[in-house]
Amino acid sequence: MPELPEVEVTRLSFADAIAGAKVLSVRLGKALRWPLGCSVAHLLGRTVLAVRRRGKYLLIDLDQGLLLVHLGMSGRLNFSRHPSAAATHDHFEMLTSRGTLKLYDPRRFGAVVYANSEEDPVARKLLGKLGMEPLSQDFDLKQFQAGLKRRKAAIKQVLLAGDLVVGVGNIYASEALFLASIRPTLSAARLSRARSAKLHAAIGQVLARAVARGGSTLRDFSSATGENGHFQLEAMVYGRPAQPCRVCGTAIKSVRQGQRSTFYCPTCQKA
DNA sequence: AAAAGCCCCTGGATGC
DNA sequence: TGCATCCAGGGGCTTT
Repeated sequence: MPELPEVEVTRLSFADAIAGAKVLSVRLGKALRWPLGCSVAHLLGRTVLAVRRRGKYLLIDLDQGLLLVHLGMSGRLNFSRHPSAAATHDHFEMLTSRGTLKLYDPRRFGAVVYANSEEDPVARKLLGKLGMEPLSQDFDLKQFQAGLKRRKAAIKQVLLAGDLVVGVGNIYASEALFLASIRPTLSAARLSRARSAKLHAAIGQVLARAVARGGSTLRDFSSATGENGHFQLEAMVYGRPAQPCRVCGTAIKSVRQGQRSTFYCPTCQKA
């Protein structure tokens, strides 16, 4: 479900409200992708300092250690003073002095992992190979171009891989490539300087726009306060196979790349 | 080093 | 109505 915009929207929706909260109790449901990595007792009495984001991970800083939260494909966080009773797929529930944080995740590809610090091997394994943050100053054009030059794989898959730039998932990869008029199947290394610069800009543009629109709610995404996103209404190609391109009217094509669907306009994205 | 495939898991949509 | 099949916002791990 969640790409950078959905994760960031989630973060923004509860970061201030949970800051300063004391952890009162923690309940675990069925196993998520990885074990929590510490005892529940270790979390009790901790204070939540802040909530940050790195790629598609949320980092919940505690006065001692931090929790790495990933939403996987179907995860949603909810933070509420008066939470409803635990639902079938609530697999992590943390009661605090400011409210209850729940991770609802039917497919259980998500995770909540404790680490002593970001330098902890547990954290390094998950965060260590992540690429540049596309919405920060750190998203350097030269580095982006140099990274593309050494990859012969299809540009769409290089974007998804996350080791060059983070946070771009299946929706926004297709959307950014449309904005930049680049065919998703083109080898990354074959992009000209001008076109990779255009893509660099398009990535920042589409992600920022999606955050502003509250993310994309395709079936069930909502922020930690239950708000739906609206970016899906302005998607140019994602999820629109055989429908007319909003620019030129050509039927949008759908292809398979690395067992994921890719959408593009064969006219606007000639190569 | 980079690329391609394989999984993990549940549920909704579609087709017979 | 029932059942089989396919598909879904991710990404770590293993194999080429």
